Amino acid sequence: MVQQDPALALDNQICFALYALNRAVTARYRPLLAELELTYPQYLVMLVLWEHGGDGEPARVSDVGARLRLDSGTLTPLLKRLQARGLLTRQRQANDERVVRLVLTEAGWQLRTLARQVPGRLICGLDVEPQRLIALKQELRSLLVTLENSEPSA
Amino acid sequence: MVQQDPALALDNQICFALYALNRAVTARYRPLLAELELTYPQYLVMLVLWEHGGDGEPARVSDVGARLRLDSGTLTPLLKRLQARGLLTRQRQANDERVVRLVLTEAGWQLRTLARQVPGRLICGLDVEPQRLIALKQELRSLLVTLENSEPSA
DNA sequence: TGGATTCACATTGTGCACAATTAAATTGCT
DNA sequence: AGCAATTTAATTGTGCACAATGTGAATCCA
Repeated sequence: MVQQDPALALDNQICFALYALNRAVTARYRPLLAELELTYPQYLVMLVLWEHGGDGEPARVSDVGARLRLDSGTLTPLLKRLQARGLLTRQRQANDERVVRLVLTEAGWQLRTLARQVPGRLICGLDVEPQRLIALKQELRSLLVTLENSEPSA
Repeated sequence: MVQQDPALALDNQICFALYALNRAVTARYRPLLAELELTYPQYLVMLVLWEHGGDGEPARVSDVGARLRLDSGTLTPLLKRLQARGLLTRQRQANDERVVRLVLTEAGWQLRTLARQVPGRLICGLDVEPQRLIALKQELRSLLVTLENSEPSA
């Protein structure tokens, strides 16, 4: 039981802290999102589509993928499930049959009203200084940028 | 494209920063762990088993689960894959047939030698102040504790 | 002691993630 | 014009996560 190598101690791995907290936070979202009948990744996709708006050109699958860092292998079936629920339509672009445009339906937009309550309710149940969360978010985002802009060397 | 509700803006969600960074970090580990023919969750399980040591009683499935916050639905197939690779054995405890004890094989222990290089190589390729990572890790761990000790209220 | 409860793990089913491949359409180049 | 290269999604296959349920074993306890 004596750990001989601090470098391999689980509690010393940042990656594990990140992994465990991410799952714990997702678990917090789950009951809230269940009221919207959304999974957590589905919720993120809806955030992107709501943010993209209904005025300009509809978002493409690759737009959503670029925003969330997810590929079509993940998004295609997820989007089909959202479509099956009537939250959006997937239509091939006329002048370029390769691209699929994602258009929110009325139901998709209406879900936004319910979703508005989610962030607040989550923070409430958390009982943590908002400042602390904002600082953490900034740090996480900063590290993400660093990681994405550097080669995955050695 | 104009975001009308800051509360729903993707970039304001801590959860997304956490989710995206976690996947980016896991992606960094992937090529390193591929040399050991381990996935990231498999690597975490091996860390637990190495840490548990070979002197006392072998770890139970539930011990690993408690440490990693994973249930048997995730661990059972994962452990069977590690067993199929010859890294460990799974044996029912004689005096309590409910319990499965996990014993590392010689190959399982030898893999530890290779694994020792992983954390260092990852940090190296990261090019971030170690202090910053340690501080972040502490913050993540602290929040995990807070989350686990509070009710998942509304 | 016997019956209900709890415990430890396994199984089943759904939904991500991601690598690798495929396929169709567009663009670039000469 | 015509062919290669690129772009955009979809498909296939593997491996987590996790809810729900099942199964057998141990425990509680009236």
